Amino acid sequence: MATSSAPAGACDDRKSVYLAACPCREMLDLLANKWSALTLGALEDGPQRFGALRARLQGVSPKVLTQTLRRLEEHGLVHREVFAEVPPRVEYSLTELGADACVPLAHLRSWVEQNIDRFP
Amino acid sequence: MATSSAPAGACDDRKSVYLAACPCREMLDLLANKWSALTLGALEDGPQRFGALRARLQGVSPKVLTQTLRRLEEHGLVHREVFAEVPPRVEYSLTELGADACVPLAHLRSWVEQNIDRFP
DNA sequence: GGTCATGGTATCCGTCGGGTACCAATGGTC
DNA sequence: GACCATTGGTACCCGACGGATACCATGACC
Repeated sequence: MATSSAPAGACDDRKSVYLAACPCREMLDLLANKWSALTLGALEDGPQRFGALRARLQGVSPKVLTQTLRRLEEHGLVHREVFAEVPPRVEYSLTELGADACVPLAHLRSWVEQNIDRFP
Repeated sequence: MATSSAPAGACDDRKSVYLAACPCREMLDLLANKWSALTLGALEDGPQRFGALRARLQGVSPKVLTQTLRRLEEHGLVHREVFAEVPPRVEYSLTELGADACVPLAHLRSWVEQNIDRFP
């Protein structure tokens, strides 16, 4: 629907992260982010609780982790499930879209780890 | 590999983006960044001048572009060449390392552009 | 009653992104 | 000679954001 009504030649028929007004720019900003890349990667192993994520993403503060997870949830990359227990239990998992997004992010992470010695 | 003492199966904990103290974390922070990803991608077409980059990366301010380029240069991803002319001419180009880093970043950018319609 | 665990939130602060204005240097123009 | 245009920035200012710490609510457990 969004694509069919766009006339040929219009600015939005060619999605590009290089266009400031394109939604792609916002998505790139979300994914091209340290904590997002790490969070999505951590969730590749399966659903995880807040505390477990916090332990895996060394150095992340609870506030920032919450913000990151909420932002990913808001954009449909992560699913948040709250269990009515005490102490509270919250599980985060990848959506289908999130799992797909993990592919390029995993490439980026592994490229960094494999080429870190080349950096000055 | 530089750290060849790690036995198979044993994770080389010294090279992981999930360790706060690992230099990988810093590199991920540099690459997993909106403007870095866009700048490196723009330079894939060949050396470009400051003004041309500024035009391609719609919405970037000169200060932020300068900061991004300087940071990329500092980490050996971008080469900066100043020509003693008036008006001044400065050309930015990818180093070999920068060109390699473009591969996973290009995947990320194209994934975003191809999947933008799936986002809520 | 006191303590612990969990998943956050409230608050504060420093840093940083980001925008705008402006500059240096010189060749060209009038 | 005076003035302007061009290019690649820098100076300055501001708001937003990242991030650390403190704290909370709740019930099980000692």
